Amino acid sequence: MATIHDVADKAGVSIKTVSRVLNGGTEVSEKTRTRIEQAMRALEFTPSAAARMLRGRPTGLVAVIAEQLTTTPDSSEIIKGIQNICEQLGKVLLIGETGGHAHVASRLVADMRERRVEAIIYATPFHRQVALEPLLGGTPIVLANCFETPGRYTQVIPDDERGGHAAAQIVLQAGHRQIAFLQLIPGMVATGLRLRGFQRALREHGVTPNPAWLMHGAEAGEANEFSHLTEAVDRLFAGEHRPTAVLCGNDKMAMRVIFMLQRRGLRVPADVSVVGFDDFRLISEALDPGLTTVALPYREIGELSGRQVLERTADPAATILVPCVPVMRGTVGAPPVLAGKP
Amino acid sequence: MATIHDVADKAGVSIKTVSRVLNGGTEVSEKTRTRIEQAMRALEFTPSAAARMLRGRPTGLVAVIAEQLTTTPDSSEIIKGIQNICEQLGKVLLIGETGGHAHVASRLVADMRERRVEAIIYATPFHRQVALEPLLGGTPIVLANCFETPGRYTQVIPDDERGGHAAAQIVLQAGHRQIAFLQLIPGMVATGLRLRGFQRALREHGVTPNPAWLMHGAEAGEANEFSHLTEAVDRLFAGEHRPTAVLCGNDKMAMRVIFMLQRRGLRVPADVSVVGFDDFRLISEALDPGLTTVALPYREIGELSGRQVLERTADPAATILVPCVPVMRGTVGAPPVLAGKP
DNA sequence: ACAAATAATGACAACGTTGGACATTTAGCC
DNA sequence: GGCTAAATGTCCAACGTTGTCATTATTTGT
Repeated sequence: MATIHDVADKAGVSIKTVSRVLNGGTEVSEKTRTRIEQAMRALEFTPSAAARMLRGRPTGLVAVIAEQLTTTPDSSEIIKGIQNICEQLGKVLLIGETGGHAHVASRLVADMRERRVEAIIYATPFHRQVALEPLLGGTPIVLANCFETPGRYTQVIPDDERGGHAAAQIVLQAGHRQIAFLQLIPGMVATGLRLRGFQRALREHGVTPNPAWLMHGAEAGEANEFSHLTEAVDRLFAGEHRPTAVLCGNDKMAMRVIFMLQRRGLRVPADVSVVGFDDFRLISEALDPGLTTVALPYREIGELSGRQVLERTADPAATILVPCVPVMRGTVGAPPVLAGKP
Repeated sequence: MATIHDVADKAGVSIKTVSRVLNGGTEVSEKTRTRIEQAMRALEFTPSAAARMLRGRPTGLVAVIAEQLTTTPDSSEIIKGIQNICEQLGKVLLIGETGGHAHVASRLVADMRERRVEAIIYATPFHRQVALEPLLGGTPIVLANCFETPGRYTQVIPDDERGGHAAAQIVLQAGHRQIAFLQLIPGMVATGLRLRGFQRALREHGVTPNPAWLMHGAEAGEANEFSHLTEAVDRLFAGEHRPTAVLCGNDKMAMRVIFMLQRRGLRVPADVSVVGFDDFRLISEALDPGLTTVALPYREIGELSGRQVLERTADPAATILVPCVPVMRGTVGAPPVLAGKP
């Protein structure tokens, strides 16, 4: 690999002059500059980032340490958001995947620090608490889509409470009072927060939630992922007293629920309104009518994380809540006139 | 940032010994080693990758230059595949996104070469031809999901011809003879190849394709993306002579088609069989019955690209076709007994 | 034409690490 | 106490680049 010395030799100048062409570019005569540039092309010279780094230049590197590089759009969208910011600021992304193993995470962090990245963003595929063993060293860190003990790191997470509130709000404002909520699996951070938001919205509208209509889904990928859901819908629509709106923990569940309803001869949204969560376009836009849902702001989480860690504007231990915005499509309508009320 | 000198001072040894601990690790007594390791921790010492690189060590860096970091699983899956291999081989991924601009691509390539990446993988979100301006320099390059003029680069692409063949084969073997093919938009590489495979399969079974049943879809995201499809299905099922099986250019189209069929009172697969393409799990597994489809092997494309470029086993200008494998779920059945035959 | 001022270029150390070729110290053993 | 082997130290060079300062070439003013 050609070095600055080779170029200098070839162009018949000193290495310093080549260096000047490479950098400031000032104070070099037109004549020698072109001669040097020719030599560089001829030798396919590419300056060594390592040598520059050694001289103390910033590396222009940003690390993303993801727990999973998943198929579902979440992590990918976070990374896309980070990439957008990096592109703007001329940084390059370094990616590592932990697979959820703490020791892989520390190995990766160590590696990234050796490479002198300017910032590290730790991203999880879903909103959850993490316990990062104190990651030694001064590299700025931001948590994306996850959080630690408050006050330790800057963290950017979705506002699931308001997301739950928004989902409920959509159907409440359409006039629904008989509202079922097929939640995500118990124990997830999002599950609890959204439930709180849901309950708050109902309270604000003077509606008492029916505890029998608060159900939980099963883990994605589990054998009973869908059978569980089938049972839930069966129970929901078995008796006389039925909900007129069903809120779902994610778009996949919503899609599945819509199928089940249609199979029972119920029309969406004429007979039952359905709301998803996530806004996975692949689903929400492809359904007919399009799925009304609440968007999880993964892209924004990525962008904000990038901004936070690179521009270092705010409090270095702030928790930033990114709003989950409702996306109105076609699966919510007014409740059927004669239904629901006992 | 602490250097090896600081550590040596703190531990009361020479830098050479510290270096020995850092590398070979041999020939250092247990006592001094622990003393040095303590000092390193105390000082939060992290060796400078730059200095090591400068000494000629390989960087352990692999570049992925993607045209788009998309929401749909394709690019993400390719990257995931590459990451898997990198993980295995102890490499770290550097990611750049061109947005489809040639000048951004060359800027990125230059940047990656400055950083002395060991390999570059150029990935596109769909199977297509690319025209890379001769990317100077000896860094090994592999094209993932795209191809150049043959003989220039190693390239790893899906075998869309056999994918089309496989899709047709699924319904042919189930006994169908009246087969419609709702293709992707014209002009795409995949469109032409799959059509060829489709025709080959029909020929092998002695079936003459009905030209009126070979239709094209519209660009994703276009306003008429779905209306176009609606018209196609309308035309397909308007007359007496109807197909008993519909092959679709992707899972999204297939999902949409299934809705339309159900709305017409046609049951899938009892009345009409439907086959998708892509195997986007988010769709294919969430439908009920699950979507029978042909998987686009993005993960494998990523893994093979990584292997190719890092292990350098094969011909450095080979074109590697990755098979598209059929995934049998529930949307294909035997053709209805009294249908189809005129 | 000659000094003075300015523009262009060059010499050399430094960045943090590793490697080589030794010299020196320490510990282990009879 | 002398011998060997293991552990550690010294010193210097090298990797490719840039910053500091010195030097040379060119232009300008008179």
